[in-house]
Amino acid sequence: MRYWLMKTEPGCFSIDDLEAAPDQSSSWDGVRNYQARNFMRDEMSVGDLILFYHSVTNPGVVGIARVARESYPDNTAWNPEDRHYDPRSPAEKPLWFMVDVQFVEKFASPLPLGALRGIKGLEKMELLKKGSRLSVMPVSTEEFEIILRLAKE
DNA sequence: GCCAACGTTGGC
DNA sequence: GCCAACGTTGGC
Repeated sequence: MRYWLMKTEPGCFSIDDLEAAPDQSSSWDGVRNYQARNFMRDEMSVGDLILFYHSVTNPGVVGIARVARESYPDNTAWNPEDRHYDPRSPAEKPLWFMVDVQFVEKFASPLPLGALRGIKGLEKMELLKKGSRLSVMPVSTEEFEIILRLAKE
């Protein structure tokens, strides 16, 4: 089992939205970055745990989710009305993929991005690198445990 | 709202 | 293959 971090803008899809969704689960659609796609398509397994991260507005880790379904084609690419429409990704030869995620827990209080900086053991986190824009990224077991511990303090 | 950093596109 | 231009991300 592996650990991940997934970013979302809360104005677009928040952890509350996930908790309120049917079965508390949702597809993670709209990813249009090859590196992020590859992580979802090739490396995520059902049961992997995800740090749920809100960007832009009060950036920070706000809870935990779990991979509920392995990757399958992102059908938002097929809908011309959708803002993630991409004619280069037809159903017969999809370019973009998504996984389903399920709500696990929402932290009692969010763990702000700023609180992660300077923490021993998190120095190498992709999230904390200057200019990092990756929206789906792997997290080491140690990093996951440190963050979980900080969130429970 | 600003702007630095990034990924992608397309002309050459 | 190079690289300038562009659109987007995301912290502040």
